[in-house]
Amino acid sequence: MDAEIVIRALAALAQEHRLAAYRLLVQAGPEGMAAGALSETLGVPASSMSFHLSQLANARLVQQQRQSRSIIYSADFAAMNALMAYMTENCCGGVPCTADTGCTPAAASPSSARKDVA
Amino acid sequence: MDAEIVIRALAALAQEHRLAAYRLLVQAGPEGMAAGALSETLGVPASSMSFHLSQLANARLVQQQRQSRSIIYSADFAAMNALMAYMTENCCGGVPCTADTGCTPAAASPSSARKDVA
DNA sequence: TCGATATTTCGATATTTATAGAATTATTGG
DNA sequence: CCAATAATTCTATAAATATCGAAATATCGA
Repeated sequence: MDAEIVIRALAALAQEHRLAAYRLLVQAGPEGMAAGALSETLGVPASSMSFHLSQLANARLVQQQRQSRSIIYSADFAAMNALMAYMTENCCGGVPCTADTGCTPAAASPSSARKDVA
Repeated sequence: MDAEIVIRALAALAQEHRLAAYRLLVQAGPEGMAAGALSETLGVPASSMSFHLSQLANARLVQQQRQSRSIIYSADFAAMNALMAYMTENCCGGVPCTADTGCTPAAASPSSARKDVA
């Protein structure tokens, strides 16, 4: 994964409606959701939703697949995992990440509070 | 972590220079790097770098701390972990995530062996 | 206090992005 | 083929963001 696609993915997620849509798709799992269902659930006009979905697709975060008249979108989990890996790559310069540094990807629970770092 | 701060964090990372700066800070570990060092390493004017660093700080992705004339920035790993957790929350609607669905958050661990994580 | 260093704030400009109605394209059922 | 449905592309406008030089703000050493 190169910087360019990573930036596109992050930019795609950095928007209220797209983040919400992406999360709905994550929760929907492999079955995905139709564009219209997303549009209606989120209260976003169809043309706007389409614009947002194309950003997500362009960033490879979601896949699309026609099913009759609908177009079903689904989250690409591999892309998300690659994104996370990219951002924490070579964490702490190779020094083993201890709980002390806090640099333990995915080890910390979301709310672990760590205040002062030397 | 609420949607608002998540979007700010994603937007902060969705920019060439800021993503590069953040990655340098991740690699630098708890010791961090001075604003000037980041500016010079990335070939970005000081005023621009300052603008970008304030975006990262505003999103709580980095911390800053004055050390004599320099201001040392360092990555906040807890914030990054929270970010990832938010995006994969309630993945597949609670159905156990198998390798088949690909929906296994944090399956890729950058540099350290993962002990058993719940 | 003065001069040098490190960084941030200001200001003006250029670029990118979001929005949503209208028109267009694709698919299905009768 | 036609009407209905589902989605996308087009178009215009509004809003947010990036850029970087110049000026301002801290801090230090002599």
